[in-house]
Amino acid sequence: MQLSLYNTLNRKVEPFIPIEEGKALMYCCGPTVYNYAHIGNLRTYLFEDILRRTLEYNGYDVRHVMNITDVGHLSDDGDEGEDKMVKSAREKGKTITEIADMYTQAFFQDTDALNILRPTISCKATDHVTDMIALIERLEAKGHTYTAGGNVYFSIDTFPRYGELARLKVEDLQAGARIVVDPNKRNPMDFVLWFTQSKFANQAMVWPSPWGVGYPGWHIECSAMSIKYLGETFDLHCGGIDHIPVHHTNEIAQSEAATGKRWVNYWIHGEFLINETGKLSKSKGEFLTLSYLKERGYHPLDYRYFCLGGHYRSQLVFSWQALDSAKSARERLVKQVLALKGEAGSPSLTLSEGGRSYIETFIGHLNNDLNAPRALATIWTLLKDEELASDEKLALLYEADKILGLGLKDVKEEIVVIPEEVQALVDQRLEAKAAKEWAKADELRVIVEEMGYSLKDTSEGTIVTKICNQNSR
RNA sequence: GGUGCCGUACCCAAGUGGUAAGGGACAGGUCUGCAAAACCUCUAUUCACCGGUUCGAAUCCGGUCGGCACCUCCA
Repeated sequence: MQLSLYNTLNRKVEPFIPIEEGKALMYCCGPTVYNYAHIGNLRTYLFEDILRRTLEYNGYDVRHVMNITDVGHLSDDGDEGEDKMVKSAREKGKTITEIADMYTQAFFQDTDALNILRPTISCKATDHVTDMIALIERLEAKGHTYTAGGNVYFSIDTFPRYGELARLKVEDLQAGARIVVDPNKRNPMDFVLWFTQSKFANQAMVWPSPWGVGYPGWHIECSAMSIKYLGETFDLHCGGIDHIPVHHTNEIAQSEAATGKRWVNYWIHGEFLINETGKLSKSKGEFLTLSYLKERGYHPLDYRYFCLGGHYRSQLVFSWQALDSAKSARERLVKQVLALKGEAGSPSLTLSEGGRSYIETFIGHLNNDLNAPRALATIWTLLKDEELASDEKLALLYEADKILGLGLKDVKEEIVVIPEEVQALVDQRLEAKAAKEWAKADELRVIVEEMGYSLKDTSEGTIVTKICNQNSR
């Protein structure tokens, strides 16, 4: 079945047709490494991972490039702000490089834990300043730039299609409604390609350039690096929905103005994770990181499962209750896999007609603009199908998990080391049970539970498991 | 002021013209000394509200109310 994706450029679901048959060239906007990623940021990488895995499942050789932004963004205080990297370094008493390395590492720790496949190429902005300068020079040579107040600006009036992606009507925008307009700009929508006039003192990260010592503007890195690694026209560009009006709009302007070619064929944007009060933010309310979720007793894949339950183009409402549901569902799924493994031993090597139809339905949903919730529902339906043998169910789950990425192939029974004193109590309880001293047996159960272990009496004997952290509010 | 999205059961959430997926929770049942687990069953005559188009609407059109995001670094 043909893979179709919603293309922001045309605002509709379109069949995916790559530039080169069998290949998919994909660029994803990566993190600014000045702080930990919050779970909303991670939702976007999760959706991109589903996209990548779906492309690969469809047989495409995916070249997946992601930038690591370690320079050049202002903090949220508008023009009075400070470079986020510099600020973070100052606050933590570290060098900028240390900060970048630390948060880059933390980022990949999170994405690894979520089973997000690493990009084919991840590239740091600071390693590509010469590429950015070269691109600005191309723009300059074609007359798309001007210098004012020491900075190099992109002139949007030289690019008639400006704002096409976001469907901006330039004349209707209230420039400066929320920030002070830079008086050097000819058009309020113009943006800086290269700064030499630092807006903040002691700018630590500067490079020599034809326009003077300075640092690159906020958008140029993505254009420079994507063109370098994917070419002047490539297939897919992904990111959060917030990037449409400014970041991606500006990227398109500078890239296409420089090359004179169509830059990206498919723009794929993920919606936000929100909570009951609206958008998640790094500055207000709880700063929800994956580590925090882990502290509260959730497995990283509980969060992956949670995100799979909503469509990537819809806002998803985060709540602890919703995450609890995902946790219960994922744990049940894991138990089912374990049970199937026990029954079947190994997955079936061939599929019946019925089995094949499930996998077709499954991939059909994903190929229809990544409908992961439907795909997931197919899994549950399949598990309930009495016509299917265990080994076939297992094979189907493994197959589906190539895209779902829930690590189903790797699940194992948890081996719990039981402390001697707990084991002694368990043994005492068994004796009590044998003697039908139920009151005593129940009393011992309570004691053991208070020590953090739960007991299950089965036909095979008593099973002792460690009680996980309680995580309801 | 501009742009876009959304309102589906107790909660999360699919479905965008053919008669309401899935998960969680709850309840009942089987099993069990009890409990837990597992499994089974049940939960929306109805999709914010009003009107229209249609043989047929949660889905399309118009209006009303409510919520959210973006236009500023942001996933």
